[in-house]
Amino acid sequence: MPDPFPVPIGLRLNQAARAVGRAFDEALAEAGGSLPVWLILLNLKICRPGTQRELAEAVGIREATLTHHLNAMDAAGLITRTRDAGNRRIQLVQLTEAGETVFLRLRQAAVAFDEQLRAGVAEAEIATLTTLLTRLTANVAEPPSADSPWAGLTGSH
Amino acid sequence: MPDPFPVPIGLRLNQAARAVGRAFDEALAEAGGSLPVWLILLNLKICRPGTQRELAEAVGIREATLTHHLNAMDAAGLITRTRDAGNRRIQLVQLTEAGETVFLRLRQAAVAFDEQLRAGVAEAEIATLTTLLTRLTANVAEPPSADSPWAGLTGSH
DNA sequence: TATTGTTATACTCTATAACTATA
DNA sequence: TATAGTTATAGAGTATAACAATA
Repeated sequence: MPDPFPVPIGLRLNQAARAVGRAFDEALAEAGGSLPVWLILLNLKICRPGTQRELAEAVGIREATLTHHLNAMDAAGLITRTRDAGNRRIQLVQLTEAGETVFLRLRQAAVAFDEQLRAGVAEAEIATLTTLLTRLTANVAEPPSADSPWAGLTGSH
Repeated sequence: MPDPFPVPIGLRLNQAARAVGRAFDEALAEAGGSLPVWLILLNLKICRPGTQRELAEAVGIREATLTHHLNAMDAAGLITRTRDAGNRRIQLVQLTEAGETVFLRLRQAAVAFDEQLRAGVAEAEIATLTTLLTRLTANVAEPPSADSPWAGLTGSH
């Protein structure tokens, strides 16, 4: 007699992502960070976004939400915001020394976590997984406007 | 020149899960529900848990968090809580007619969503994905105590 | 008027700690 | 004392709407 309620793949994905995400959160917290902070630092290093709008899009959150996090990061001494002389509407977000330090620490935590995560999983399997995730995402995603390599953090919560 | 920052599989998983989860949230919201409500209804139907503690474990949340949701579901007329005559500490949670209706509607939404999600993905590929997700989860999960088929909703948010 | 960003406010989900009632 | 559940409180992350400043 077949299972009348096979676990839907979406729910299975949700379970896995929550378990993995929770573990990642803990790893980042131990390193003194959080997922949003890590993604913001990462995008600052990689994309060098010109505006906060670009940064928010890259991270996958709203501008107001980004301001929220930047305020905290500013208070923590991780970033500075200075007006662009050429266009005073623009805030130039830059890492402080402390921000660089935290970035390196979080990167180390992220790398270590990823090693643990993929332990015993072959490169080809990771590639397969990536492909499948991309296909599933495409199936339910609205018209993808995200061109940032790191886009995708959108969540509701 | 190789990418100095290949997207870690954990982050890729997180992206996919957020995108898919967000879409699922929207689908459930359109059907008048939410993920926690759906999981609670589902577990009530499937596991027939004897206590709220069991239900909370099955859903993957704390008892107090469950009470929070049950209060809302009670106020919305989806469930009733009645004391067990044999052991008056125990609350028997039961679906009302309205609760049954919402359950059916959410199930329909969930099934439709899953069909959309796996469109064009072969059964074997889904199986592969499930296996890989399980392996990744096992790599970073703390000693799994969850024996419920639906366990895993834990999240931090 | 349009753009950039902030402030104010609030929602959802979650958690811990302290409590009541029952056993 | 232990168990079942609730209440009180709080925190993280997110969002929308209204706003100020600049262009």
